[in-house]
Amino acid sequence: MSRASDRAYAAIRAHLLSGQVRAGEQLTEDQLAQITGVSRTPVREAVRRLEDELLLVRSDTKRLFVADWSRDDIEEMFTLRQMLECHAAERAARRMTRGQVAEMDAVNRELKAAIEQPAPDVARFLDANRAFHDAIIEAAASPRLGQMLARLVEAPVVLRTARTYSTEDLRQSARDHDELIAAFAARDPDWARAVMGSHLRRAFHTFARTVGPATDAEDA
Amino acid sequence: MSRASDRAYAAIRAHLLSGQVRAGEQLTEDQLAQITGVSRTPVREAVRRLEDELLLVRSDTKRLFVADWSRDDIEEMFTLRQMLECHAAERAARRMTRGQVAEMDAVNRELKAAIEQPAPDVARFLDANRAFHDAIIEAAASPRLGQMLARLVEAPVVLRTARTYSTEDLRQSARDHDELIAAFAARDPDWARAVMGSHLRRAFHTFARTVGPATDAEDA
DNA sequence: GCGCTGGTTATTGTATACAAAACGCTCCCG
DNA sequence: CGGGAGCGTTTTGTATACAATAACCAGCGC
Repeated sequence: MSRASDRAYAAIRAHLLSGQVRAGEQLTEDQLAQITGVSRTPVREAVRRLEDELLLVRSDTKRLFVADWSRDDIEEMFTLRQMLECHAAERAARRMTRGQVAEMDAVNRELKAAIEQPAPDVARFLDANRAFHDAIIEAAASPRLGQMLARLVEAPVVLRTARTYSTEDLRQSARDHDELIAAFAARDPDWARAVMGSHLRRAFHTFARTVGPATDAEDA
Repeated sequence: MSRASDRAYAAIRAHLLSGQVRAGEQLTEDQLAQITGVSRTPVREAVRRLEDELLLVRSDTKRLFVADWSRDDIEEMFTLRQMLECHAAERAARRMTRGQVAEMDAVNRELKAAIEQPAPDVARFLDANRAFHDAIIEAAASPRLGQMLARLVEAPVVLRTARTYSTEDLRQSARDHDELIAAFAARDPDWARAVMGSHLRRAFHTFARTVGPATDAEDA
């Protein structure tokens, strides 16, 4: 990819994740150009990507702000993600080779290793977790599905960095992954879909605990 | 929206739909700038949007080409659209007001009027059809869902313009819409989902007839 | 005091010139 | 005759200057 716009993308993203900016705060392209050290042209390119991932939003008059998700927004994203990633798990179960299954097992061992330490290494866990889910999407062999999921998964990452995880939450994730691997090895699409569904729905509720209750009666 | 980049977007899109360009053909930003009458900067903005909608693609070395979909690509898009739009129909059924239902009925009457003529007015039909589906997405009140669907729906439009529709196909669509309206009026999410599912799946098969058989055994 | 109106500043949008990278061609060597 | 290196051309990427538009603020009329 292009040099400057990628650096700008990474730098702005890091800036957003660093917590130095508040949700809803206005940003200007000039500011970001200074921060990233490139001109406004590649910044605008990077900003477009970040808008796409919903990390930034524009007002009706094109002014730029840090995205601010409501509880309902987050639920919406989890729901969509669940729908798409269950589909991905189903397709993956039909297509995954033995080699791919073995690789996923290796990734999950790394994930467990990140947990089972005096203090679980959350960053390392999240990396392995992402690799695990990426492998499923890869095996699902549906480029547009992957593209859509990438967008949905990206956004909540910002919020996650602030969150504290209990060791038990992490262990439950690892167990879910083990069961997914078993479903893939058995080539059982229904099983894979079901496990993925509960895995993600639980993740939402774990997540929601830190955000607060729903604003209103909500449907699936 | 911005002036020049929007004009560029519309002009390029029209150019693609006009059939003057072959799938797989290379385009350059300069060409498009000449065609659209604006400079490369807004053209690049427009091209990004069209890439997003999968009407244009870039090679690994950033050269720009007219997208060329395989039969499997199209099936993938229809499958994803079905998944998302069934979900939208379900949500819409829970939320839609009487006024919105009445409006959808009006849209569908317009759609029928476009069909019941000596020669059905396909362009008018497609406009009404789009308005109908947009209304459902609107009623579903899920911005990200709408965003994702917009992208999926956009791409096949190119192919559709070339297609010939039988009057019976069009009438069946109108009947499906009537049943969807009934499901919304009854506030029955399951009914709405089911009708939408068959509506879109049939649309795929109608569509696929003109493209040819599947390349391989394929799953849902 | 309130709201409008004019002008001033801040911010985004566009054009253009230049830099970097990729392509294709030719020519040379085996 | 085939293949690869070098070089000119094409194409994309970036910087910068300028234009257009939106926000802000002050001052005026009511």
